[in-house]
Amino acid sequence: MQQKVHQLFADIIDVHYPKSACSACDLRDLWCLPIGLKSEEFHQLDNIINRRKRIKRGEHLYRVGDVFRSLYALRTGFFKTLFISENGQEHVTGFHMTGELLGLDAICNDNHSCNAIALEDSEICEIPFSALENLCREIPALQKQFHKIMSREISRDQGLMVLLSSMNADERLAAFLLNLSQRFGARGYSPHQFQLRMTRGEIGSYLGLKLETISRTLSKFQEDGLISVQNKHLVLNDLARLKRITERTHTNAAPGSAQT
Amino acid sequence: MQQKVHQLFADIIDVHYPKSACSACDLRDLWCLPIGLKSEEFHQLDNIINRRKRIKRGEHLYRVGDVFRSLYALRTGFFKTLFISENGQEHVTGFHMTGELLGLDAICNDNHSCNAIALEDSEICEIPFSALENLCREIPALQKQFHKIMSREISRDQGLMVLLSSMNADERLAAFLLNLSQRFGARGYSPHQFQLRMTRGEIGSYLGLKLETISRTLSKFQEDGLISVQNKHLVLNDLARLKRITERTHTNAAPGSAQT
DNA sequence: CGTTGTGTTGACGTGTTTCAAACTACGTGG
DNA sequence: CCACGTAGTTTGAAACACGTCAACACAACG
Repeated sequence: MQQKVHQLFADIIDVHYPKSACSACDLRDLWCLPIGLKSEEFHQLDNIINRRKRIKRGEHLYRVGDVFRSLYALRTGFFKTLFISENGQEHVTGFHMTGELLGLDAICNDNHSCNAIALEDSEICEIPFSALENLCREIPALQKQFHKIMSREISRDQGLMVLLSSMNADERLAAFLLNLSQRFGARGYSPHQFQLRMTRGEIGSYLGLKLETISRTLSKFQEDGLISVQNKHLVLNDLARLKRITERTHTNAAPGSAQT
Repeated sequence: MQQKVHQLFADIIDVHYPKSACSACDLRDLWCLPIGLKSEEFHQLDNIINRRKRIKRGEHLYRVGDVFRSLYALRTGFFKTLFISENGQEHVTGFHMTGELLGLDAICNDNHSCNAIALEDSEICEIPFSALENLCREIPALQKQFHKIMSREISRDQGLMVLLSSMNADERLAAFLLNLSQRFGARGYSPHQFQLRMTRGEIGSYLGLKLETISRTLSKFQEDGLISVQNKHLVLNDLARLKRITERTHTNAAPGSAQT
């Protein structure tokens, strides 16, 4: 939830990508793999990565059951990942943006257990996993970074578990909007306004709420002057007050053993 | 949710532990690290592991903010892990039993972000993480296994996210009981009856329900003849019917894009 | 310019929480 | 070993937050 993402680079988006090698990739200070590598090591990483595959809006990057061979680094664009349960219902498990790594949940199975679908035209780098493992054995900094990325995914999911098991609709949506804001901010976009790439239904599926509840809560936030919504365009007028909503006290927690 | 755990070893529990080296550890076929190592490699792993630390019931293995140096393999016993939110409320994020690895969420932070508390007298093996990373660079099978364990943790958490965002109280509790049953079964205990190590409140915190709801739902299951509860002792009379409960159709899913 | 997907809003229903009271198991110390 | 206090559990009645169903509005797209 409170990912320590560097807020330092306000210009990574609108530049042109001169080359697409990792060593030239503007994302390397984000949570992408190459963080902290020496230039020599960059080139080793470059060599294993298949660069710049394009995925159009609505297309799948992978599907449930696909053989797992590669991780995917999201270069530009926006993805959702989702499970499909026996009865055919979709459950959105995440929204993913520039610099994030997709496919980590498939390593344990040798095939993918969720679908990844582009919510806007996107570009990804394919990282063959066995080659990455080989390289991790040669480059300790890469190994360390990869472990941190996996661990961070675990932390992120656990944060969402806490949200889902203890927050009401207002709190969930406020936390969701703040999370988007913070991630856009970290990528050089404005944290105060942005386009929602997903539908109300997808937000609801992700937050464990119905789409009507999302719509109503957005309307309420707007009436309260917290935000302004028009279709998918969102303006956050008061980040501090949104934050305060997420911190409201509830009682859906385990009692006992409240040692300090 | 549907972890492919080997059901093959019905005798791992009641034997004595002659030595406690990894190579002699009865857990090595479970999801503990050494799966698939050669005997020579076992000894390398043995050398870095500090064996058989005892944690009494109610004691912490680690706390929020503790510096992260080691992972912990649970040798015998039972743990819960929990977050504490700003307002001091506890949120149980997991229950952990024999053969599982604790502390994976701390790798990304260099300190622990949750508390791990023993729910019964337990024994753990401490695995210094930097030594493990070094060894992973030397032993590909160990590296592969470690990556699978981390990925499996991600899958597990995502399964719980789906549960929390789309299931009602009956379904959550049925899924929870089946999960316990399956994990006890995989460890050579009976999948049909066992002791609950945790309180109703802790189950509720984990499942996003109040303790009263857990109590009521257990009572209802008992009236229906599905289970028998007496305090913490639980008998599952009809696993198939429990399973069917978890598969009931709901509508808390994203609409649209239902391509096959 | 209609069609389809998406969003909004209202009225109503219901599953879960809240609050409260009583009961049971458990551990400690006398 | 019993008495006591504490922690945990059960059950009921009432309140409420969110879901359900339905009607309509709007936008995007071919």
